[in-house]
Amino acid sequence: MLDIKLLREKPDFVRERLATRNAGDESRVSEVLALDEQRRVALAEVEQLKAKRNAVSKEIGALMGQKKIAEADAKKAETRAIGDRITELDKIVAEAESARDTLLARIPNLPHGSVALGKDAADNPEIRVHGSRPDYAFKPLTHIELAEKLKLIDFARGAKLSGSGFLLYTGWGARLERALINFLLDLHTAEHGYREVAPPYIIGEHCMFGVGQFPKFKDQAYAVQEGLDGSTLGKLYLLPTAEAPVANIHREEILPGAQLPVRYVAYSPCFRAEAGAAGLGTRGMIRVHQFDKVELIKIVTPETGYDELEQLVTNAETVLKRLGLHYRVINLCTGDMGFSSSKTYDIEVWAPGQGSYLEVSSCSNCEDYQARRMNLRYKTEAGENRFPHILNGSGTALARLFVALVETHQQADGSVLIPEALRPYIGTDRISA
RNA sequence: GGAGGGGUGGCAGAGUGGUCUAAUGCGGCGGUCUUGAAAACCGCUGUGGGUGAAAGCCCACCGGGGGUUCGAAUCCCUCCCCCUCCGCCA
Repeated sequence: MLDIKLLREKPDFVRERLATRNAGDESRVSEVLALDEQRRVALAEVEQLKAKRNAVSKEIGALMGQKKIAEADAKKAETRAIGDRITELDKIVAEAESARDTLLARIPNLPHGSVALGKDAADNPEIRVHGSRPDYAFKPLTHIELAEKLKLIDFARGAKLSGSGFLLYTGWGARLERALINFLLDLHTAEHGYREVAPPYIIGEHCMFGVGQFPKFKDQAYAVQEGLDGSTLGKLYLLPTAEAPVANIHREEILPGAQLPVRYVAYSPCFRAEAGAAGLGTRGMIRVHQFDKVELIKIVTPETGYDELEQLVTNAETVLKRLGLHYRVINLCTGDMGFSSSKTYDIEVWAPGQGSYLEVSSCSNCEDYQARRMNLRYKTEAGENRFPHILNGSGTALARLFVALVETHQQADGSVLIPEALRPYIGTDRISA
């Protein structure tokens, strides 16, 4: 949520920044300000009336105490009209405020000044590249072929259980998935200073609102209800990312400034309806309804927000380096950025069998946009309450990491060599048929 | 699923229609005293909003929302959450 005060004070700046997203949201600024003005006009009047009513009520109390009933009754009659007007104005204020906030909740965050201007993914600048595309003396297989030959994933039976877009990991495949999760959690807790948390996988609507998933992307979530009781529908959702519960851990709190920075790492499965998404229904692991992810979340002071973002990306990159994978880091341009983000780096890992890069991590600084939505603040040394910056990043997403790993480390004989760092976790140096 | 109890400031805890401007205690901050500290004493100590250059003034908030009333922490309705016991259950 943007700061209403920023809209009042610098509407042109807000319009200019929103316009860089190419989504047309800048036209909403005037609507929001009109409602805000309506609210304040009515509020000024109603508060004045309330002050008067409070004074008169106190007088009535005093008169009652002195048994001057007739005088008290006269005052009561006089005040009744004020009460009616207050009821009216209260309603106007509440409606204007609700309309204003509904609009405001649908306006995305402002891109940071350092973000490249651009229209879509084609305009995303490449920041750096690690390694290079490996050469193979043979034609590299796709992860689908490898997964079937090595019996890592049973695509047909996964679909039999839950439909297209759901995976059944089997044997070494299941073991590899579990090894990756443990490797990532250990890496980020032991070497990068994150605190491990394990959140609920079913979360309240307010968590989804807090991180900016709702109201705009409601159609992308799986809603759950209790049994067949439709009245419970709309309260709880399957998490689309651990960001949703973990970023909300401290919602509606005022953290002592000394407690920052807070750094959390969490493993969770992620559930996405992917309604209308390209690539859905394509065989394989690239786009599925359920995948595992290890997520990194930071709550930090605004002064350190962007340094922390750089560190966060580095932390995610370490995963790929340790696994011997070639990747590149790109910076999402203004037109390609997510709703809540001010600045986002994506990490794309090379998948030889696909012959393309796969997005395995998205690291964002949402500045105070989410903190404001969830009313999370921290107290400065001066005793002032401020909204912290909230950052999130995948560290990393698994199904695609799995793809890159098996495709990259496949051997001429059809086996997959396990990178050194992962061997203690999986308990083998090679997966063969 | 059934029965019962509860939700008040950082914490504990009073308050059941009118100086509640929420008692009191603890904790915290500042001060007096002291060589220093403790004790004692004094003062301050929540959140958001409106207005204003500022100081200030005003409004709202006792789990959320709504209602009754001139006036609600207090009465009524409704929802949420927590606790205890019973049943079922990994």
